[in-house]
Amino acid sequence: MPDYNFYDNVYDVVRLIPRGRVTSYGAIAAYLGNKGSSRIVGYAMMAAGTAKPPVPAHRVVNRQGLLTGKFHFGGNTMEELLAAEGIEVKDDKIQNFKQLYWDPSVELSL
DNA sequence: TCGGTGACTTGGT
DNA sequence: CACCAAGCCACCG
Repeated sequence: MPDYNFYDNVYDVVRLIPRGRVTSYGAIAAYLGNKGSSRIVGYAMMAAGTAKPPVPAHRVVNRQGLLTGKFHFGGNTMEELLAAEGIEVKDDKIQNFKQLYWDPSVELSL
């Protein structure tokens, strides 16, 4: 068994997120089998900025569709990236989040 | 081995 | 609707 680091696992899932879609930290944690590790997912995302290949962390938001980690991107970078994918953001919150929501435990389990 | 840390989540006031 | 508190767990030094 490969060195299954939670971080690497998280990165893989995030890279699988289709363009124009978003998911939540908890969903990823749940997909990995560690529902309680939702915080760890966010923590991993912080390091995602230095990870290679780069991880589309801008597609990962909290349960409310709120861009909690936009500040870590450095300003409005996160919002810009989302807008570039056709995702509408207002007040650091994703509109029609319910529609754009992409659940790995559902999409990847097909 | 232990403690600090956090881009979360839920529930209560 | 807004804020506070507690539970949760992997990574790092």
